[in-house]
Amino acid sequence: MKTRTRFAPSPTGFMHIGNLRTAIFEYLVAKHDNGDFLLRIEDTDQTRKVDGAIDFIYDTLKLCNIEIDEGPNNEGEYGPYVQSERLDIYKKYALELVEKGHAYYCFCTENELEEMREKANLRHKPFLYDGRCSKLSKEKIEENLKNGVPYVIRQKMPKVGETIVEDVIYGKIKIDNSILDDQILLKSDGFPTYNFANVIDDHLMAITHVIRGKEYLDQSAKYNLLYEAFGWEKPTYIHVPMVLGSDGNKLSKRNGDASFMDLYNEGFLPKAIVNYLVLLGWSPEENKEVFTMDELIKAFNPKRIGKSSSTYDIKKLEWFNQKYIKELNDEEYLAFIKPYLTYDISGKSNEWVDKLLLIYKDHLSYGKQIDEMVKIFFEDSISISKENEEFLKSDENIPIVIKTYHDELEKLNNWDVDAIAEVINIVKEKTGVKGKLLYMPIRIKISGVEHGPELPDEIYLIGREKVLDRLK
RNA sequence: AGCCCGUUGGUGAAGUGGCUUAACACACUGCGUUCUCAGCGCAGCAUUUUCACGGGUUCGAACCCCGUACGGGUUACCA
Repeated sequence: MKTRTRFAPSPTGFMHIGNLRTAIFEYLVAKHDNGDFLLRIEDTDQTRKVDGAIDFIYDTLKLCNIEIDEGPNNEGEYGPYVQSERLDIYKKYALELVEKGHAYYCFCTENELEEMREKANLRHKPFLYDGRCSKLSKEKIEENLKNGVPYVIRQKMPKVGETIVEDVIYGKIKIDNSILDDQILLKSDGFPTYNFANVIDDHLMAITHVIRGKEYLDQSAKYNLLYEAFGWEKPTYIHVPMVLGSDGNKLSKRNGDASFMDLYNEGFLPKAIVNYLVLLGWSPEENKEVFTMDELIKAFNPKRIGKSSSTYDIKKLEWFNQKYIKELNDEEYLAFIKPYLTYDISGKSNEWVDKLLLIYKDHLSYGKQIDEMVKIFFEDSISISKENEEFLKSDENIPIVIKTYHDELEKLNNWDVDAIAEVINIVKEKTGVKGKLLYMPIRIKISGVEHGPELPDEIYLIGREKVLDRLK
């Protein structure tokens, strides 16, 4: 049987880092076996629907180099791939279950349910629907249906025994049937619940490996019962541990850096994000951590996914990102970084801008950092801190160094980095000053601060006129 | 409250009974890089035999068993 996995997000317009990691795992499992990876949109909760969300998901996955074999925008033979377009299918199967005695109509109102819930609460017991509607007579059901009384369809759970969920990562999980709620399969608005639609679609779409967050592990008992009721073969379950925020809590949408798009907009390369995420909860056999997508496909073995949740650490992501930025060639790098430069460059030559940006290629953790780094090249006036002023007065050689450098630089005909560097050497010879006392005074005089790129580069970029002026 | 799962340094983790005096990477710290540096190089970093804690099994345990604690998940006409 051909391996088929699916990514089944709700169309909310956000892609959580945890969701994306699950998608990556799903993709890798499929591609490792030369299988299919599909996208299915779970929009059974109409209140959460967001326009354009499907395209957003396509865009995100495309950026990550994850190809969708079948989905709403490229349908295969198992469509439709949007759950709200499959309502009649769910209804048909729900009724089949009713017929078989594994499900029943329930006419209970919100108020009735609320009452039951409160009672359960008082006794500190989890709420379980008491199944009263399963005892309704055929006639009563007919009558209610005829009168248009709103209904849901509930799954009839066994009251005794246990159901076993077999998971690739967590092994065999035993769930006592007595704690299983007669969960709703079909809502009164005619939409299926996630729990139902999922099972139906996974089966109908010939999904072989169901990969999802660990929060669904317990629930899989209910799904198994559904598969059994239909007489369908169960998929292979791979429940993956959760990703927590750096505070140890569940990632939330509020936390900006937990969303893929936010990271992307900050200037993180999708390759770096994918590489980082895949190592969150999974480790390869060989001792290696930088992977291309092709290498991941080859190396990925879901059995090596861990059981415990992991904490998202942006520092390591930054390290990966820096590594990937360095690997870009100059052209790619410039195309990547230019949008993050917000200073006005209209008066500057392309060559100047490129040179400036290139200096920082090996130093950036993410794109947005560029502005802060190039600040000194865009500010007209410089201010020298008190400490630095004092430093300039701390040695009698310093004024001589500055004066000599100024005069030598003035004599220079060609303004290029090598020549500027050579001038520093001349000053060293003439004054006999070297090291910190040579470089630092010049650096502070021309930029105001003690940090920056290599001095010749810095001098070159600031420009002849300004440098000479500041050295006076 | 019931049920399920987890617990190896600040983080990702390797390790599944002797090869572990617990890899590797990030972070951090120090040193070097004839100036700075978020870059590069090197070193240090679980040290009350230590893998949450306490017992047990075993000649031998991070690895097996039991209990405790802590963390997370779940118990919706949300997914």
